[in-house]
Amino acid sequence: MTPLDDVDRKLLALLEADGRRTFADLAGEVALSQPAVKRRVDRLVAVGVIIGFTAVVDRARLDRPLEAFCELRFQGTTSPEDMEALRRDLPEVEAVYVLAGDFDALCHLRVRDMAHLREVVARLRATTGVVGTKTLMVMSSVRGPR
Amino acid sequence: MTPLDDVDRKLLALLEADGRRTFADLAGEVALSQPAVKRRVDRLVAVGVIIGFTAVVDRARLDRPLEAFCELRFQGTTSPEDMEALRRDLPEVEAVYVLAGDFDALCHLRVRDMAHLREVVARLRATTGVVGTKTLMVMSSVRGPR
DNA sequence: GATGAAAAGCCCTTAAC
DNA sequence: GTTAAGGGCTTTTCATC
Repeated sequence: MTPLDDVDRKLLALLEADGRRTFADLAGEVALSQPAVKRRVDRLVAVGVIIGFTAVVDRARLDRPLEAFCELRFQGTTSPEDMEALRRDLPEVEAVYVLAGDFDALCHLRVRDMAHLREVVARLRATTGVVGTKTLMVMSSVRGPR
Repeated sequence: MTPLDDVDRKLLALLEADGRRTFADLAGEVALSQPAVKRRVDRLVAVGVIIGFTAVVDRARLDRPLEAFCELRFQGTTSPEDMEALRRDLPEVEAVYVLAGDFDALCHLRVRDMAHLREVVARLRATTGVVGTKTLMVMSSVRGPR
C-alpha cells in the first residue's frame, strides 16, 4: 500500500481534533479539491489507519463518575487472550492492557460508585486464573482531543 | 439543566458508534425531525456530555507501535494541575491519571520504539516535581467500541 | 421548552476527464 | 489530481403544542 504523505497526516490531525469537519472545510486546509479529500479519507478508513469516527462522551458526567485501575496477577497457565476476555465479559472494563513485568494486566474501570467498584473488583478476583489484584483510584484525568 | 432522556441516550450511543452519522439519519432512528436532533446534539455538546467528535486513529499502525504506562511519584508541593500538564507538554502522553495511593499519577504513553521511550521517560524524570518513575510495558491491549 | 415544516444554501457524491 | 452537477443534508426561521 502507498505510504502516507504529509497531506494525509494533516488530514488525520484535523479529523482527530474535529471528527465532523466537512470535506469542503478540510479541502481548504490542505489546498486540495473536495473529492480528492474524500478519496484520501475513504482510503485512510479502508486501510485501517482511521479505525472509525466517534463522539467522545464524558462518562463521568453521564453515569459513571468513578474511575479506577486494577492491576491483575494471573496464574502461569493463563493466556493473554484470557486476560483480554475481561473486557468482553465485564461492561465496567473500558480497556485491558497485557503487561510485561510485575503485574500481568492492567484494567481500566469505570463505575457508578464505590459499592459498584467493590462489586466489579470482586468479580475480577473471582475470575478464573486471577490470583491477585491491586486497585488504584483515579482522582482526575486528562485525555481526548488536544 | 434538563436531565437526559432516553432519546438523548440513544443519540449518544449512535454517535459513539459512528460520530459522522448525519442528523437526517439519526432523526430516522429516534423518530424525530432533523432540526430536533440537531438541537439535542448541540445541547449535549454545550452541556459537556459530548466532549467532542474525533477520528479514532490507529497510532500503532501509523507511527507509534509501542505502548507503555509510567507510574509517577511527585514531591509533596506538586499540584494535580501540574501533573496533568504533562499531557499538554509531551505529545507522547496520551492520558494522565492523577491517583490516590502509592504513586501520584499514571501516564499512558505511545512511542515509536525503545529509544523513543527512553527519551520520553527521561523527559518525564526531568520534569519539575517528579521524584520517581516506574515504567510498565504493554504487550497487547483491547479497547474501543464493543 | 421542545417540536415540526419549509426554504435557502452548503455539502456530499458521482461522473467524466 | 480537477471540475461540474444533481441530490441530500444542514441550518435558520417561524408557527405550534
